[in-house]
Amino acid sequence: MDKSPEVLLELVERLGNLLRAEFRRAGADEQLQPVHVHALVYLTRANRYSNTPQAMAEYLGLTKGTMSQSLLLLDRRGLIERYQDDLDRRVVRLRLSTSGEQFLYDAQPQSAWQHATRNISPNRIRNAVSALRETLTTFQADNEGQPFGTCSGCRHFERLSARAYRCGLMGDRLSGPEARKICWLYEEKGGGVGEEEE
Amino acid sequence: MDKSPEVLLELVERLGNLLRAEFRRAGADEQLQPVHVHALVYLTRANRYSNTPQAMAEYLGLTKGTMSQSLLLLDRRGLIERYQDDLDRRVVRLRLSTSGEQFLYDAQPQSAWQHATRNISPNRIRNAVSALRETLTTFQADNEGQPFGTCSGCRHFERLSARAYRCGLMGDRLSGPEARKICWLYEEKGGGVGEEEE
DNA sequence: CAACACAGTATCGACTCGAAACCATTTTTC
DNA sequence: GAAAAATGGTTTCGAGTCGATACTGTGTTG
Repeated sequence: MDKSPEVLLELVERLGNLLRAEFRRAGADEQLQPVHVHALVYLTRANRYSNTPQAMAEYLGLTKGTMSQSLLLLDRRGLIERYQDDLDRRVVRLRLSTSGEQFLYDAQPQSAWQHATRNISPNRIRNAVSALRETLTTFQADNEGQPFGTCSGCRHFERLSARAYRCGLMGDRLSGPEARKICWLYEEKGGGVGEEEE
Repeated sequence: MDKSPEVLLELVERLGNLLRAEFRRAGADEQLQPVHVHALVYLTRANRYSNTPQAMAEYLGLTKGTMSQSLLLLDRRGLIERYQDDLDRRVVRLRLSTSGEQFLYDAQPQSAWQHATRNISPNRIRNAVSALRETLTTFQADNEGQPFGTCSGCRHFERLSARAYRCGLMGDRLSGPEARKICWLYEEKGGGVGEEEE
């Protein structure tokens, strides 16, 4: 008889819509669709392994074809730059251009939201975060989606010294800030629920 | 230095995307877009004042023109029924058709999510709900959007007896179930923060 | 009754989106 | 090491979204 999960669903849905509308508003001046704004925001948060069309498509829940379209548009508008990877020349790397950064700085697509949490105590926010994070993890496990986490909780994360880190999967050293960005190679640490050796 | 609000934003965004993707999946068989599925879901939750194209557009964050298009499509497919209001013949009322109900029953667009909260204690969910609800309220107050709440917290809500309720704004009596649906005439009870007499 | 407000519809153009075909590069297999 | 398969991206197609604008029909107000 407890309806809380339903209500939570409804709230997330609704806030998601509002966020989307906010992105729409933010992009209106530049004739950008919400998804374009989201793509730009993603680029500010993605680490070196995750700044590719593929990872982005995965994150935004689009097909690679669709993603390719949107990136073309963002490139035409000069908001991003695309360049080839040195090692694998099939892969394209993405980065915000100066005007892309400027756009985000001007439009502040996230400020209205930030503002909306001002009356809520940090503690309650942290609790909400933890509940939602858990929901996300479970959801992704159920649907075998890409996890997309930050290094600190990843099983490949290694601490070399006080301030030097390393990704055990790729073998690269990581700076502190980089270790806080989003990575699509992320794998949950610990128990390995449902995984099997072979 | 606390990044929690940012993280909360990111989670809501991401969960919102996944929900959207889930709606897309649910509608794929019937060739429906996510927004169509959302519209159908909305109809199951809207009370008698809120089952109009206008309220729906407001809720989904679309313009009335766009909404009209989507409703046309849903009507063509036989998933909803449109009929004229008796009192004001400008307004169109909407209702799920039998096959619309059947579709929702089969596609279960929300079940994956419901499932994803299974490991979280009811208490933590309730806390998350309350934090998000507050965020939503603040956000809407900032952006003067339609509130969309359920009767129980509305300033127009009157309790006639143990099980009989009444909407003071419209003057109608409401059943218990109806009082738990979504209403776009909702107004926050109490203090009237930021409101001014004139 | 004239002016206006309002709910909803129609039309247009730029864009989204998935599906499928396609290209160019690895990687695998033999 | 060449043929086959896999992989990262792009292109093309068609149905549909979406806001803007103009429009129709109904109610409201002076």
